[in-house]
Parts: sequence; C-alpha cells; structure tokens
Amino acid sequence: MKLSRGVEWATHSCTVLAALPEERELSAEALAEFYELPSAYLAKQLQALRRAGIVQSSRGKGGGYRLGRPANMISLLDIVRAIEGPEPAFRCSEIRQNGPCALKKADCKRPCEIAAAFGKAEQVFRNALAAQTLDSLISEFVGNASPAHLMDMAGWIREKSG
Amino acid sequence: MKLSRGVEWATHSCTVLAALPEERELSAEALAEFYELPSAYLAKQLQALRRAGIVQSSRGKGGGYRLGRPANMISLLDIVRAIEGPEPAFRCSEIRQNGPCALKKADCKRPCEIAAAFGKAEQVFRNALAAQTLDSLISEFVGNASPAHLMDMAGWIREKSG
DNA sequence: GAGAAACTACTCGGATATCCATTGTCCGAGTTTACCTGG
DNA sequence: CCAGGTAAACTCGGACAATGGATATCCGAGTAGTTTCTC
Repeated sequence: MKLSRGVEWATHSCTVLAALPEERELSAEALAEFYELPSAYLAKQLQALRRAGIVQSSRGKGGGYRLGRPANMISLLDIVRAIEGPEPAFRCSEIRQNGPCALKKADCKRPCEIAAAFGKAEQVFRNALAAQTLDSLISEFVGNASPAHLMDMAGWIREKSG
Repeated sequence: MKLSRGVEWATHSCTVLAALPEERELSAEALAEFYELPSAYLAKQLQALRRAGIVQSSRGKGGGYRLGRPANMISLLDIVRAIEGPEPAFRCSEIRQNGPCALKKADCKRPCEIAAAFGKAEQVFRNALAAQTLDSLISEFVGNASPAHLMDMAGWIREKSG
C-alpha cells in the first residue's frame, strides 16, 4: 500500500497557493520551480485538483492556479481523493463465491467479514485525513518556521504572481 | 492508494488455516483450489507470510502450511505488513529542501509538517488494523454463516489435510 | 526376513517473465497582452 | 492621438510514451514414503 508521489506534491503546492495574495495566481511552471519538480507532471496533478474543485485555473498570459475555496475548507482527504480517486484501498473480489465450498450469491447479502474489517480500518483512516485541514497544516508550519524563511517565501511568491 | 490483491488472498487463506485440526497441514495447491486462485502466485504470498512467522511450512510429501501462532495472536496489520512490507504509505522526499526557498538541512530536525500529518493518519489506520485479530474475524464469520456451510468447509479441509 | 540404499512422488522456494498503473513528456487549444496600422 | 484588428507570447489541457512494481509462472531444492536389492 503506497500513496502516489503526486499526493505529496499536490499538498505542498496547495500550501503555497494558500499563501497567495488575493486575485493573484501562480503558474504550474512557477510552482514546479519552487520545489524543483518536473513541471509537466505537476501540471497533471494540478488538473486533478482542478477537476475536484480544490483549485481554480485561468489560461492565457498571466494565468495560473489559485485555491478554489478557503484553506479551512480543504482537508487532506479532499486532496488524496482528488489525486488517487475515490476507490477504496481494499478491493473485495468475492472469492468466497469460488471453489468447492462456494457461497451461493443469495447468502452474500452481508458483506464479506474480511472486506468489512478492512473497510472499517479504512474509514478510520479517512476520518483522520478529513479531520486535518490545509489551514491547520499551514498554522503548524508557520509556528515552526523562522521569520526569515517566511519572509523569503512571501517575497518569492509575490514576485512570481505578479 | 491501493492494497495488493495478495492481502485479500492471504487473509482468506489464514482463516482456512486457522480451521485446520492440530498437526495437519494444507498445501498451497489445496488452498488455491479452495478459492480458485492461481496456485503459484498464492504460493508467493504464503512465502511472505512464512518469512513473517505468520505461517510455518514443511516440505516433502504430505507437507504444506499451518499457522505459526494462535489465531488470536495474528492481527490484520501483521498480514498487511507481511505482504506489503513495512514501509509507510506516505513517502516524504523532502522537497522542502529544494528550490529557491529551500530549507537548510539544519532547519529540518523537525519532520515536515505534511509528512507528519499523513503519518498521524496512517498510524491511526495501523492501530485499527492491529486491533482486529484473525480470531475475531473468524468468530464473526462463524456467527453469520449457516451450519451447513460450516460443516461443508470442515469436511473439505479435513479431507485435503489428510 | 530384515535392513539399508536408492528411487519416486510430492511439496516448498527462489529465480524468472509479463502486464498494468504510476510516472513522465509533449503538442494542440485557448486567452491575454501588446503592437501595429489606419483614420 | 486614438481605436480596432492582428499577431505573438504565454498558459492550461488532454493525448501520447517509458518506467517500475504488482501479477503470474516455472523449474530446481528438499523431504517423506516406498520399493528394491543384498546379506
């Protein structure tokens, strides 16, 4: 079980977008430069975020990306679902209906106990992700970072979003 | 994020092995037949379980697999770790140390806030998996299944483990 | 007839191919801006 | 000097390759039971 690399990139990118001044935007190119990422591939992730409504985009010269809603309305679960898709991690293929002791389909109204067990754990995981917002992440980051570094970041962002 | 198909197979297989009479074993071939799975690939998963100590094996005619410890000492987390490996799902590549506003390595004693957030959710997930034992799964299954089906299974297992 | 050695049948175990999702890249679509031209 | 049109530059967006891990398979390694040969 592993999360796509894109999840990491998308989350970091969202924290940068959250620091944008109002009515400003950052291009995929600029975001990629900020973390030294391959810009074309990062763009792919940003498109997924856009389809999920997490970011908005505008084309043309001076265009780019901005957050689609306030940072306190964006959870880690939103980002994971946008990048990885909504399918559950554990996929039950109903092998209990196979083999010499196969269960009849009529006896399978209840979900498979094993699938249910994994589903329960997965729900707990999703809840834990949903409880953490982009906003709270940024607050932690700001609390830990040095003032000099924050100024550095703000300056770069302002320059690139001009 | 998705769990390997092998996790499903391994868990089902463990529940069957738990139903074995003392001092009996089931071959990979028999287990595969029970669920109509490709035996060679299931064998691969069983090897992973063996390396983790969840099952034991013996070679030669009449050989096969049996549980390595009581079913109440085997959790879903044990099985997932055996099949998927111990690496965390979220891999932090420290991109905060890249780019024009890179953090110096000395400033990275604290883990990245984003990695920490995902790590926290993942820990919750692991706890939820660790709390569910093979034993409790089987109890649920037995509670839900029809007596006829249980007899059917027990008969087949006794026959194949002879 | 008894014992030992060799043989055979059966099973695990690791090395080896194949396939698909993730990763990575490219070029066309669309929009803004700036410049150029004519009035 | 101003307005409109046109072209260029810049950005997103979806279609197109490459790579790595999951999936699937095979054959050698090892063991127990059986058979056979010899004493």
